[in-house]
Amino acid sequence: MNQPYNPAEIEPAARQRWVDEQAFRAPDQPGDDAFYCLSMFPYPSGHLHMGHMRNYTIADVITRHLRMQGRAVLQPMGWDAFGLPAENAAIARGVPPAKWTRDNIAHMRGQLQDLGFAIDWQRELATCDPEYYRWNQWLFLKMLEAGIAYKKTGTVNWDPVDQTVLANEQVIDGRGWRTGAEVEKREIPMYYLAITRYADELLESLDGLEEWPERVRAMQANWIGKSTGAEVEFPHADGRLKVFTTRPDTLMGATYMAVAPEHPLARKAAETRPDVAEFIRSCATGGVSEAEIATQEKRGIDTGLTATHPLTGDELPIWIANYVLMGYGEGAVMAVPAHDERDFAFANQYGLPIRQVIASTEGEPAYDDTTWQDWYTAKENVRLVHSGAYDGLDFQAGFDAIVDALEEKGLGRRRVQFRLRDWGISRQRYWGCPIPIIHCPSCGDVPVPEDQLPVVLPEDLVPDGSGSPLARCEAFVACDCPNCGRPARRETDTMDTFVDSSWYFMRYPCSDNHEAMVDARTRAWMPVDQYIGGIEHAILHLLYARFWTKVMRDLGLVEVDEPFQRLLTQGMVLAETWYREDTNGRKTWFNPAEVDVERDAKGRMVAAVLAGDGQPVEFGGIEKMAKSKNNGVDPAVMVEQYGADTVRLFSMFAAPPEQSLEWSEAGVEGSWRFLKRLWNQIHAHLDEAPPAALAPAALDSQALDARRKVHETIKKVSDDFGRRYSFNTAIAAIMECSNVLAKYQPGDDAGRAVLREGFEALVRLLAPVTPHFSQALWQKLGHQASILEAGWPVLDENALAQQQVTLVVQVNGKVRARIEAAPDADRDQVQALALAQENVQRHLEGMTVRKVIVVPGKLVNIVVSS
RNA sequence: GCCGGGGUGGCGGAACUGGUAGACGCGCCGGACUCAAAAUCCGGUUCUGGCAACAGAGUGCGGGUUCGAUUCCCGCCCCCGGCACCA
Repeated sequence: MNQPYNPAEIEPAARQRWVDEQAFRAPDQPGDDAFYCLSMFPYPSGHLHMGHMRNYTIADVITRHLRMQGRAVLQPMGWDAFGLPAENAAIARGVPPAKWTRDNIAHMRGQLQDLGFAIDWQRELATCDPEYYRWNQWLFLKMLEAGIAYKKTGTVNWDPVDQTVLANEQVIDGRGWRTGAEVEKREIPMYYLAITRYADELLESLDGLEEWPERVRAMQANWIGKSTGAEVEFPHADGRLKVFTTRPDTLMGATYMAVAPEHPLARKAAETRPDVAEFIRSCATGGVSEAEIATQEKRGIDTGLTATHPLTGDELPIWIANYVLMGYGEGAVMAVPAHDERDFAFANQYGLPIRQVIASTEGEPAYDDTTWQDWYTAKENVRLVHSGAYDGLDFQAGFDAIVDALEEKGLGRRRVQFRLRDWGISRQRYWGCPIPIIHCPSCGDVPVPEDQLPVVLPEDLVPDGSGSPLARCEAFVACDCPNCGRPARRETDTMDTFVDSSWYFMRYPCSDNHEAMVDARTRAWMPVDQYIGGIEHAILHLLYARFWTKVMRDLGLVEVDEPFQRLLTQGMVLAETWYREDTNGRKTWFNPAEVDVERDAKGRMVAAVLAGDGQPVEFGGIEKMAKSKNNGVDPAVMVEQYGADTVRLFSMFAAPPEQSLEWSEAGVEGSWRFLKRLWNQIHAHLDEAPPAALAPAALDSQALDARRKVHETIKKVSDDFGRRYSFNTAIAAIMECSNVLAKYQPGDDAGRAVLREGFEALVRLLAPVTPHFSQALWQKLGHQASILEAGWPVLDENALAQQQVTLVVQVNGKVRARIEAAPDADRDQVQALALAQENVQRHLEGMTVRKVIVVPGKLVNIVVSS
């Protein structure tokens, strides 16, 4: 009779049923109500981690909720299979990256399947398959034709010992991760994609992405960084030094020029000045990342060269400064130390003149050239001073007058500048998509003809950390020039893995098409209705995917302007960290699963010991799950122990999807207990006499209360799943309803009909989160069809009606009483009732009532004073 | 350094449009069942004072707007994400 809840039995059975029924196959030609639900595909690192589990559970809840409403949903899965970790694994274990990657994919696919996700596995793809990456190559060639792809030099991190280019991640405190050698900046030729051509559109269409989080749109807008200003030319001995500035109004305050160490004028100065050459060399150490450059100590050197101020004719010294970036604007700035914080610090450090040219009109403290104040950069409530003919003008008038004067002399003009830079896609790495170019001694760089695609990456190489294994692979490199037929060399750089992930979502609908990159199915399914993934991708991946989509649109391959209609950025998964410190200060980290915590009578943590030896361990805070802190919890282990439904339930219940989630095994047990309780509750109900048909008119007040709770829950959960994506509160509401039904003890068939209605609703409301559990119970409740076909519970508005509502009575904003009233009671009635309350009267003694605020159905606030 | 986000009981979180702060869960305390333990069930649980009724305080810190602020505004502190070669 009383069958215990046993996920090990019901979960495989439910999954088998869905597989047999091909329940998750999405149609090739979707109808109008079809929905494309996409998760960011995983990098096949070896094991599914909690972040993946959380991501795909969120997507699965959305998918299954819509499926139950009868909509066709495409939920695909694939593998972001190229990348650095495979090469690192190869270095560590001597296994070819291809084998390591494909083994990982096989393992992780099984793990995903054990979680019961409603994925259409027929559409699976991996970016390391030639059938996928040939289309990277094909589109790259189209971009070359269109002039969107081009070649120029770029700066990389160079490890002088390993003779290899390092990723920013591989530069630790300015040194190579394996060799410890001081990293150098090096200029090498690379291929670029002209994303800046789309800068304006990428910025402007952000406004249309109304269902994206505001913060992601803000980050992207700032990243693109459109600024309006002017370019100004400063004549010098050999030409003109061009700069971009957003503050041409401060031109009269420019006291020196600063150029990047890589600027041509810097190189020229170095020819005759060994100290300048040495300074430039010293700037070439350290990594290329912006964070590193922005936080390094500001240093500079005078080149001895000068440039002429375009309006005053003054000679300004040209300095080289390490805070000027060659990659932004012109690689040179006009320094106005009085009104730019970095120039101010630099000028004070090197004793350069500071000339105030804007003054506050709003009573700010007086200008002081030794102390920086924020108003020095203000555009409002300021006027120009010490600027000759321009004195007294405000920001806009000064801007216009000065730029007009420059234009007249041909030494400047208005201009828009973007912070966004073109996308360098060349990587000096093995495990990536080969760039389809052949270098011919006579013809130069020749694109691989379309009929010779794909350029297949050899899969049997094992990198050792130095140089590029591809460059050493003669079988790959040696080829004939497609142009002249003479011996030539293949390009050995591969593409940035962001290329692979910029369009994979367009390939799922047509992953079996060997003739074309995308087809009518892609055009029918795009755009993605819902995209879900980590907030860490808020800028780069999402921006590149948007760009790539626009390029494909302009090449006539797709019709959409934007790839992702709605975006949900999930938070990270965190866990406690525990450690012991040895006498040398070295920390050993212990997994939270091995630690026992002791608590005091109030439940506060007082001590913790390692279960293995009973000796104390220290608490290291709550941090992102990571190998380095040994605080990762393996979802597979949790699934093994509690079943997929419990793990899914906990991860959706413990935090809202956009926030970080603290993993807690005690919390997982809470979810497990809830499922067990509901399971037993429903079985107890099934053991009783069968219910009568539901007859709302004949119910007593207890039955009406129970039924109202059921329908309030249907309303809340539908809204939380469908509109708010607030899964944690939906689950809380289901738990509340289950608690209410547990207390309701019907004495008759009519009451049991309310219970039956309630349980059938709860099982279906829970189905998106705990599909196996709901599938099993739905069958036990007597239904043949799959839970996916069960339909979403329907709200009965009549069941929500209430006789009485509780209102709060406040005196001066403090709650002093509660009153019951009919929901439609009028103001005067409610006010009279409120004033009559004993505790309210006590607080009115000796006071005068000034005002009474009545918020219908909610509260009464009586404002008094003495 | 720059850009973005967050901070509410012992803990995770709730409060959706300015209207009862702490739903739901964890932990903890007490009780039932048991020879005992586990499991399960019942009750309590923001803090301070009080037997209680109740009173006072309270949403990172300091100010402001409002009858009323976790919610809006100004200034600060701390933590987290991104910074173009990790994905």
